[in-house]
Amino acid sequence: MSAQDEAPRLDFIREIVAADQASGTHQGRVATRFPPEPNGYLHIGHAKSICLNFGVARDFGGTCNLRFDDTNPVTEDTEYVDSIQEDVQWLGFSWDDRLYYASDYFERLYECAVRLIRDDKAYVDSLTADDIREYRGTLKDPGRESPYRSRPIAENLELFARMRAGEFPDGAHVLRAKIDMASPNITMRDPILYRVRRAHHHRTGDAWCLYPMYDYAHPLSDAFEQITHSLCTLEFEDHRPLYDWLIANVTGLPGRPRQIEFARLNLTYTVMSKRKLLQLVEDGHVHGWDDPRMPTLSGLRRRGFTAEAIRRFCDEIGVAKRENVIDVGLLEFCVREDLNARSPRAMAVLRPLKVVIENYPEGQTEDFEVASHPDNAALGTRHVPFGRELFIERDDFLEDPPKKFFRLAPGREVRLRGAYLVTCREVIKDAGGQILELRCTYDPLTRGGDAPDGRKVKATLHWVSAAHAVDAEVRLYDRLFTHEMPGSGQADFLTQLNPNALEVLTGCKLEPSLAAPAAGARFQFERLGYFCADQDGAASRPVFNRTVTLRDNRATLPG
RNA sequence: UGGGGCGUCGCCAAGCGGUAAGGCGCGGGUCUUUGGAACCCGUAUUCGAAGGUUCGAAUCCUUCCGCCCCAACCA
Repeated sequence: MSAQDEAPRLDFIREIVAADQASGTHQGRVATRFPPEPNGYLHIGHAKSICLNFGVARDFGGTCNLRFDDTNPVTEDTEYVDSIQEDVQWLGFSWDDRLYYASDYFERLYECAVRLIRDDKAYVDSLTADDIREYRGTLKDPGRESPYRSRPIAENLELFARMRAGEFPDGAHVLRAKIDMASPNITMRDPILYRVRRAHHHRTGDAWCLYPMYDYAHPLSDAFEQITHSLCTLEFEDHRPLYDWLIANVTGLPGRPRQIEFARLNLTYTVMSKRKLLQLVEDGHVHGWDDPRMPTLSGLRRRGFTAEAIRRFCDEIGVAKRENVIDVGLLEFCVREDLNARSPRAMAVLRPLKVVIENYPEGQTEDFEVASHPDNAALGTRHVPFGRELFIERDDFLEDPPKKFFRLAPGREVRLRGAYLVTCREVIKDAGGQILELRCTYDPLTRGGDAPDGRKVKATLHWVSAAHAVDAEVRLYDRLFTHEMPGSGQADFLTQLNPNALEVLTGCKLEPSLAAPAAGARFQFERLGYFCADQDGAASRPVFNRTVTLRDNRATLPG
């Protein structure tokens, strides 16, 4: 095996970076940045970008900056800048001391604009917004030059200064790059660089009433930070000529960044646009940005996802330019795999059905020491009490079981995990025929769950001692939408919300070791799935969120 | 008949002229005190289509077809 045989396959971006590094472009330096706009919470799509940007920096011995693209004060807020920092750190990445804000560059950006004006490469346009749109032309028809395009440099300089000084109302003037109104690329038809906006900025306050546009601020910010590879999503592909134009035409820039575009992440059964997520929060369809139904990092975290699982997911999906929709099943696979390895097991009965062991001595209690993980002794053991009265899962019993059902049924023997083999002797019902409880007998010789005579039992059930059970609330989560691609076609995504995405169960019975979990503590509830203690839980009454169910191979499930 | 992208298995994704990696999913099996986990097999004669170049094409050329993005003083 040669080294090449083992070389990791690089995505197209890492190939470019590797080639640049090998050829000495940027003196072999690699610098990326993650540039969120603080106008919403980060979601799993951002995780892809974070893993890419920080990952490329890590793989090539470079750096990755965190930069807030805060050029539009009307939609941005410090609540978002705080949550974004928390989420990036939680995901496991560090920007060290390289935390930047586009707003920190406002003065510098302004100076660059003045330089462009002096070089006759930008002008103040006084057309109305409507007229600017009108003059811009259409996809097929070229635009027309604004009558203000030929304004003398001196006049542009004076007007631009007065725009900054606050002498004009919003919308009165804009600064535009002087490029080409006939360009087939609409982005190049004298793009707007600055607009007058009397808005309070979350960081600069009222210092400015003139704010730069993304298309202008972004490439220059990249250059200021000497970013080498500026990674963004596909919709900015058309903007790259403008990016390059600015890098080439603004004099005195310290860096020559290169923009490379990749396809954003789409996931089935959810939405990823910040606009739609905001709407879900504001209209109360979910309980907040960190609602465990949300694809936000804070939602996934509260749901019980680990950062490792999300990073693994981002590795699995790859990076390319092809539009993609990832099956949410892959995300679930990644959490299960991670949680399976690390989660201590415990028993919890979600929908309790009482079981009385008739031949078990009244008042007796036993204590079983049970391993917390079947394949990892390092996770230790816990003590699980057993008694005459127990709870089992209601759907682990069927009075008239179909062929494939091999759990408890009248006359049938099953194992209670870690305890005994029990046989169902009698079904107690109320007047309406509702099953109230089961009468069973146990075989004292099967203590621990093994039958000395070697007889086999088809099923093992989880259970909780009634006398020791801890009552809990358990929140069952499912996919947020009923459609694979919400909002596709004519559909209004809100009409495709899954009404059963959250099911709240109360009166769930937990084994005592689960009585007072730390918020965020994760367990596998045996045979049910992975659960995470929610912050809403109190010491006396824990609340658990179901992260994901266990994989279930049962061909057909009755009822 | 404006411009920019993209089309390899159900979903992702390698492949970079030498004879279709891998993951998820799916099907089958072994094992099992979680119908979990683990393990083992199987799952594209074919790369959007058609022509062409070549000893040889998913990779090169031509044409065609399909999908996505762009006409915010949003990012």
